[in-house]
Amino acid sequence: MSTNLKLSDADTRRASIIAAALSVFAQSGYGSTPVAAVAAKAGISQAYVFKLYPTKEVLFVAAMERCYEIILETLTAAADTAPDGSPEGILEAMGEAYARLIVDRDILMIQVHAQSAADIPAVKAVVRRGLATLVRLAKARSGASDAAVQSFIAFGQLCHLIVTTDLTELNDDWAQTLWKGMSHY
Amino acid sequence: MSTNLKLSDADTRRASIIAAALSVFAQSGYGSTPVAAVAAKAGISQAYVFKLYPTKEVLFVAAMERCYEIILETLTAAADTAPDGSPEGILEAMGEAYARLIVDRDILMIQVHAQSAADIPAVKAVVRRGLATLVRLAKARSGASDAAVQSFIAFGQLCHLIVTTDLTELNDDWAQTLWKGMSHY
DNA sequence: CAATTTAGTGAGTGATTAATCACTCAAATT
DNA sequence: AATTTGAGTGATTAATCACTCACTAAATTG
Repeated sequence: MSTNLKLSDADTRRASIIAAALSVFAQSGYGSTPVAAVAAKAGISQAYVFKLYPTKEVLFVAAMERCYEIILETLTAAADTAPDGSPEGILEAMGEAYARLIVDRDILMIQVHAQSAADIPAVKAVVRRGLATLVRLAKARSGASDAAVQSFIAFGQLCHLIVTTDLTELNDDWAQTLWKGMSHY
Repeated sequence: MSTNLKLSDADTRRASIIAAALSVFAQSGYGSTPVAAVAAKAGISQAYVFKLYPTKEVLFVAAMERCYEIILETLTAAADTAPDGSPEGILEAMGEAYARLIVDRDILMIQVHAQSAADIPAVKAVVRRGLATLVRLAKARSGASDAAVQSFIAFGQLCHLIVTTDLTELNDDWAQTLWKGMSHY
């Protein structure tokens, strides 16, 4: 076909493939997104996606890993820049950083879809690992109590529910009940 | 084929189909479970499933609706039989009832998969409706504050995460952090 | 009993999709 | 200049899957 002016090496391609995978899987989940959609988004052939990632499962897991990587980086940075040094203050700063992170939805939706695909052992394993790192980070950097960290995660999950169902569009009282106080999301 | 001794009428069939759908969709989610699997579980032909439920989407939504129906029944009953009449006591009783309900996982997993499939408008609508009824019930029957009800839902979501990743199998400290105090689950 | 309605299926069909293969082309190496 | 290597694709394959249709057996009705 037409001459390709700029060739990327495999590692650059890998990066653009998982960027595409992150966004495409976030939209339709594991079972409902064809690998062809990832290839199209990345602007390369499906065949080459399969050359760099041998199965759809491997590709999805790679996207998940990138997702947790981003979350961890963001929360680590937030913990460092927390104005208030108190445990609750640091946890609060992490929560706000997470809120800002998930405005684009992809990071959030990948987690939702991963939970749904957790019957695949590799997926379950990565969710567990991501969660482990996240909990340990929150605990170590904030010094907050177990109960506070548990609550931190619980409200993160509530946030996922709110976003997937677009509850913020609704003015009903019940929706406000779930939404209230999570204003930064 | 062989003579069928006992024929059920359509409504009975419908009931057994959604019972099968509930269990099969709970295992592999919307995108990854073929309708043939539902038919097999119900012990009837795929063609007849499609006669009673015109599309896979309609079938899934029907299973979701049954799921919320069961949750609502259970929580309503729990609110009635709460020993302590205080708002927190009633909410606690509802939480425990929910915990007992989801030991079989199907009710829980359908919700997780529904959240993942919420880009389908009908699915999103039913999740919203189920959530609305649940929040209103919790509020009306317990009389608890908005914050308490919000927390009730948030910890329900945390519970979903714990179950999908089988965190109870793990003895690690971080897993205990998430798990602690939710002992009835 | 004849006619009609209801429950139910076997055998497809067309579309989609995960994965493979046989290639091409350009750049680096010898 | 000849050879190897690495990036990349078009075409295909084998399987799966949502959905349809022509049909039969049984129950119901008149």
